[in-house]
Amino acid sequence: MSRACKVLNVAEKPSVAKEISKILSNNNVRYSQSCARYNGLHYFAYNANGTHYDMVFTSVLGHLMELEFDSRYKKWRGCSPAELYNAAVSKRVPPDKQDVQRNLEQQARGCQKLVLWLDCDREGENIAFEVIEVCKHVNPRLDVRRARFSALIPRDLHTAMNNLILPNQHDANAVDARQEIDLRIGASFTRFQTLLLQDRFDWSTMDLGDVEKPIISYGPCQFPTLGLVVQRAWEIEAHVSEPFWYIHVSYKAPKEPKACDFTWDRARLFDHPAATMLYEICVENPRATVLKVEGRERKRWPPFPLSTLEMQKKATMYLRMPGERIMKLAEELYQAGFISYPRTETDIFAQGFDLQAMAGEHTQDARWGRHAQAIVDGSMWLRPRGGGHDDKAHPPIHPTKYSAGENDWAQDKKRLYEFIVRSFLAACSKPAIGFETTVRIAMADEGFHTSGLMVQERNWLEVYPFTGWGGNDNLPPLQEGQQFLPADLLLKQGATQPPPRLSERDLIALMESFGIGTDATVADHIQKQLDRGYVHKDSNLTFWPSDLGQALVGAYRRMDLENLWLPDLRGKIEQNITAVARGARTKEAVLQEAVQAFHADFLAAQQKQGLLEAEVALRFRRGLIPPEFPPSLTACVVCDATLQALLAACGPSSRPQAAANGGNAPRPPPAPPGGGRRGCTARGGGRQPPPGPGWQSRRHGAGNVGGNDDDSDDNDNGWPGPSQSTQSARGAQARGRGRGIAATRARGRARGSFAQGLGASQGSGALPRCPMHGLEVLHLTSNTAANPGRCYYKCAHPSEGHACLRFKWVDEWDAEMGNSSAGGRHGNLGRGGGRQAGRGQAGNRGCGHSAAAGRGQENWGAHGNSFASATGHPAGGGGACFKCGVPGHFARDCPNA
DNA sequence: GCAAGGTC
Repeated sequence: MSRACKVLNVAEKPSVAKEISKILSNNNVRYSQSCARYNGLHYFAYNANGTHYDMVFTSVLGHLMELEFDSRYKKWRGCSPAELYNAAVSKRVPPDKQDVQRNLEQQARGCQKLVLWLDCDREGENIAFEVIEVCKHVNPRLDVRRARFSALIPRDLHTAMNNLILPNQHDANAVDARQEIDLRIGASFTRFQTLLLQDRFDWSTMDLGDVEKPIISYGPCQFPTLGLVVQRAWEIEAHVSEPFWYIHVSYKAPKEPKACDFTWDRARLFDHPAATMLYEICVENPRATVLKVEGRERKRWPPFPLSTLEMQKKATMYLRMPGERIMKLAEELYQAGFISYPRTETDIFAQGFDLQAMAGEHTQDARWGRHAQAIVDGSMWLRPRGGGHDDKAHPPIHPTKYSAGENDWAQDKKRLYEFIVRSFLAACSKPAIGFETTVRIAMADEGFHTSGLMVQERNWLEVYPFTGWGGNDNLPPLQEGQQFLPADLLLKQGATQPPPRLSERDLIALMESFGIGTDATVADHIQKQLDRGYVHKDSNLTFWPSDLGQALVGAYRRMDLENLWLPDLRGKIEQNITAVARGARTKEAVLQEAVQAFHADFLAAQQKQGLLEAEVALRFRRGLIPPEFPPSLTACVVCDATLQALLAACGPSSRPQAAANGGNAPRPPPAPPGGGRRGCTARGGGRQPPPGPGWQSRRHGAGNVGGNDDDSDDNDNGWPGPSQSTQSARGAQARGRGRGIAATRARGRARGSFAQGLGASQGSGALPRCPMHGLEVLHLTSNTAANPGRCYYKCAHPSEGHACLRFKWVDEWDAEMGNSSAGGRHGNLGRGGGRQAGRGQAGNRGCGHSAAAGRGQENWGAHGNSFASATGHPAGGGGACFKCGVPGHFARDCPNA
């Protein structure tokens, strides 16, 4: 007699191991604990294809391994974030999963065969290979097989066991690629953003809870999600309401209490004279004739069985709970055995489910028992329709045990359980039936209509109080050919509305349509937006992006790196991954292509980091408040003089730096290269023109958006990079003279400057006044190599507890000082500097959309109601500011308000 | 301290 074959079976989670064991063994299982806390062992015997198997069934907890960088790349400051695109990565079992690993190893040693019962999707296939790696490590001779099943029902499971196959390497590879892409771009951009911004701003003004220094994370699901919220907000802000007119007719039958309203067949007209004319014709001939009375039976079908996302979308709306809380409560209900597995894409019940028996568990309930009984006895029963989705691993969410509400359940938990039960019972019910009547009338050749609905059988609606059928039940009895005079005949005015603010239901639906996240993670991604302070939720439970959220999206827009946040980012990654899963492309090829592309985007973003700082600074009205002058910031904006020279030259209006700065005098700068720094005479006197390759060249760099892209040493990013030297900037300016745009720009700036503006605004050697407090500026410095384009100034106002110490962009300062030359940040993009020029022009301060403008996409459209209409992508252009009516900036940045 | 995906 041959010995039985010992088989190790592994499922993705303990509940599935238990369920499959129960079914395969015909309820003849022995259970014991293992060294893994949640992953017990189920023992039973099984016969397949004439072989006797000793089965031990255990489980893992989702992924066993995590992808991580090699240790030298783990420290945030230990390497440049850009290195993370080439850094070595490896898969390891994290500490909290090592007991799961040990359990597998112990069982694998004594078995001849390994059967993988992981969920039949890509992630499941990948987890299968993780399990194989661990088991084969201790038992290389293991015979490895995969069980493929469609549902946890006896027929499918026995078939799977008798038809074992090999695991699918393509699917597993696709997941490996996704993991690596996600890790490299997530970690690199998160470190980049966080290290750049974390210490530069006063985050106390933001609603970040107890967090003093935020983590400004980036993720290929996080940013597209943020993008959806920002897009909607910007569409709403850009909406320009348009008036329209419509004819309102109502009729009141003699003994009816309420009048019945008719809708104009033309709905509405945007042309007032035309609407008035038609209205006047009606007024002259107000007798209406009933043209047609039509009646027909209507059915309203019950909802499909609940998938995870449907549960979230509906429950967040009907119960007004965040998706994240819904998932947490559903998980608790599942673990306590009251509902089925809550993470499922399936919205159709497999044939093997005895749904009427499940309904039978609920007949005792005072609230829905009678309806459940009607399903059991067949008078209400109709097999649920399916929505066409099946993840082949889990049934739709349904109650598995009756409860009237346990004592320790919070109110929300009771409401969610009730929702799940009612949804299930509704899905198993007959459709509602009604009779709809439509009446069409004519008045002076204008058509109007109305309809009424009589609900005849409520059926599923009886057990599902979350929605009604609506309709109009006060339709008067009208006959064809009948004539009447209207109770009301009015010309009414309306106005177009912006799109609604984004609700959680809408956001989940949008994420689903763009393939952002999975059923199990969508709620987490939304929660992360809130936790990171990118998005806020208002009292109506709708989302609005924070200043930070808008700045992040705005910055990548201005960098021309829109693919980093547009909603289809995730979908594009998924597309490529799917090619790997199909076997059409290799993992290596897709990985290399993706990593290269994102690496290029990363380098571009790094080069244009000034735009990111600028967007955040502009959104934070208080500006940057550094604890002290950075040691590297040592030169005057005007003349590059050292601070010492500056202080000496500024004469009576200056104060000792140490006194004004809490005693932290900055270090003197290193000796200027080639004697490049000049004395402070120009600014000290304020009368001489500022000859300034020093400043001009910097300004050139600042105004370089969209030009000179063939200059390898010139940043094409609108801001000179930190490493840009005076020398190279000078070179750029010299080259610029020979060209159209660049030369024009250079000349334009030469007409006026930051320095001139200061001089002009004061007309003397004194420093200008602080634009915030009107007080004398004690100190002013900017445009150093380390902080290009920036300007720090102080006045005596004790607003910050000592002295007002503020940060501004040089051209922002220029504009506030009335310096007409300030075109620095936007270069040749039509940005008017100064107060006069700035008004009425596209792209004034804070317009933040120079990238689009620079590509000649300033066609905002007549009404600009949609960003999409202007530039072809949803947030690609802009509309007119709704405060001042001038296009090119958002109302919140309105310079004219 | 970072992603997203499993799951408890």
